[in-house]
Amino acid sequence: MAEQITPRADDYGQWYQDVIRAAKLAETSPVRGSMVMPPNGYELWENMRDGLDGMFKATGHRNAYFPLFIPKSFLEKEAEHVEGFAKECAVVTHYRLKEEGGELIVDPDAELDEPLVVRPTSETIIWDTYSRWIQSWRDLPLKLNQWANVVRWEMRTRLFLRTAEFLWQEGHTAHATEQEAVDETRQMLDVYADFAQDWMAMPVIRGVKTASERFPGAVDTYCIEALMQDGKALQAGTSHFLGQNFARAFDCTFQNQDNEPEYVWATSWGVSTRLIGALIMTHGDDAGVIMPPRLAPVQVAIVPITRKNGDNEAVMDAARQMRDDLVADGVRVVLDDRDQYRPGWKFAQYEVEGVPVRLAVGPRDVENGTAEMARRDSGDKEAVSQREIAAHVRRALHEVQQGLYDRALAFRQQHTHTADTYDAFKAQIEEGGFVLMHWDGTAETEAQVKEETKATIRCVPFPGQFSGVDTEAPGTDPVSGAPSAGRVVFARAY
RNA sequence: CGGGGCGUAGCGCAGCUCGGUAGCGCGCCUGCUUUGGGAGCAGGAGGUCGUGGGUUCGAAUCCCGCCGCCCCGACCA
Repeated sequence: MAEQITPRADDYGQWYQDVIRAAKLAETSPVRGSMVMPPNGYELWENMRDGLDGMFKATGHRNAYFPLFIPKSFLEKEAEHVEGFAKECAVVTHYRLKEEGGELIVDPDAELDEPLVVRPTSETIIWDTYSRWIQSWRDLPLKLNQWANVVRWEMRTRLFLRTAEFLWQEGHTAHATEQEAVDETRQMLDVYADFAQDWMAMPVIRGVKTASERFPGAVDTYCIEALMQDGKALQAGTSHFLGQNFARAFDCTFQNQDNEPEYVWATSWGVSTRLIGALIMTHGDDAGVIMPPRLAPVQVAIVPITRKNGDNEAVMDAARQMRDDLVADGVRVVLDDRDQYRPGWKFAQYEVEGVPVRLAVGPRDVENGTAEMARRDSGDKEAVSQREIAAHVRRALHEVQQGLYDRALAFRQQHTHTADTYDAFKAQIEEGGFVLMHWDGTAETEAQVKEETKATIRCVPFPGQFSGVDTEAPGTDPVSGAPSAGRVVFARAY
């Protein structure tokens, strides 16, 4: 029997888990909060990684690798950074096990002189390194990225959205001037926003975090925020302007052109496997996940329909010819010739896994020189010519990519509202979605709203992102009655 | 850390109240018939019932301890 997927309307959280399991994107593992990623999930991540990596390189970054283990003392050097991460660090204190009474125990004689922290993020080890690499203004800018795993011992975990170990990239750059570092921070935020929109087909809001939501150790944290189908917001990527905080903590200076020592200006930015969770909750439906074609591990599945007494060779020949044509055209395609599953089973399974375009070819099609092409997003089917299959598939993939984006954008627009009174705000927050409301800029008001409504300020948005709403226009904070410089984006968030 | 739930075959579960030597569905293996939307029949393999102790002639079942996982909150990407 089929994998059961709970309808979204019944229980969105359960739907999310069901979809991940049924589409074989991830599984829980024996260790709390850590996940196994089967090929369906990992290939999706690989495609995200490749897309982003190309964009990083196009903006002048190079990849490097820094160690998993960080001396505990490094984490003590930046006060806010310690404060932010100390509570969720995995720590290695020993380097050997031994057998005692038939079981393995930690050898008490093998204690490390200094405990090692499993990186929750790599600012400290990287800035320790940078302090040795950077001597002169000629060494700047230094723009590196690393693809890595990090560990944060979270209290409560959720597949992809918050796992104890996750895969991510972290960019770390060093600059001679404040302006250059700020420009870098903003540029990388734009890279993330472009990636979300052009690759993931996921519209995002760009903005800056309030002080209370800022990255530990950052001067400013910029972010992209997406809206999930259940009306909750998800922080999908962050780009931090770190000022000279880490340079000071790790004594990283350079000599400027006037032969004077100066502290280096820094940025860091990252996105993680959380993006997979964002993708699932942006596009999925009650039948399963829907992969945006640009990222889909399998873009096209070809299902041959054979018959006991039919001319199966002709069907298979047609299927193989289409596969070859599509491969030649650079399409990621599988020809599913497994005979232990019937066509209906395969149709259902590819829908669960979110393959954007499906082709079916049977005896009738062979006669007509056609194939049945079905779109995952709309369910639309049409008969297309086998001979021009590559062109038809290209068009369909493009339409699915665009269709997913349009649908997600329309959803976000329908679930974005303004509120001018606190009561209206509370009602709107209960409905879900983004709520644009004036804010007096104080942490007190922000905390009060969070306490009373569970909504947080997702960001202070950049101008011009909401049609018909000028978020820059001054007004009055309806919560405190104090003057406000503009509207900010509130939502309940993951 | 608070609240709730659950550990029995690969997966999902029943059996436990009322102790008597373990069962169902899916999956898996073999064969035959099937194949244009999650096939049918027949046969078959597979389990120290999370773990340690206790009660008992006898424990998946009763009692005590421990471990783990999931969900909801607080905290966080």
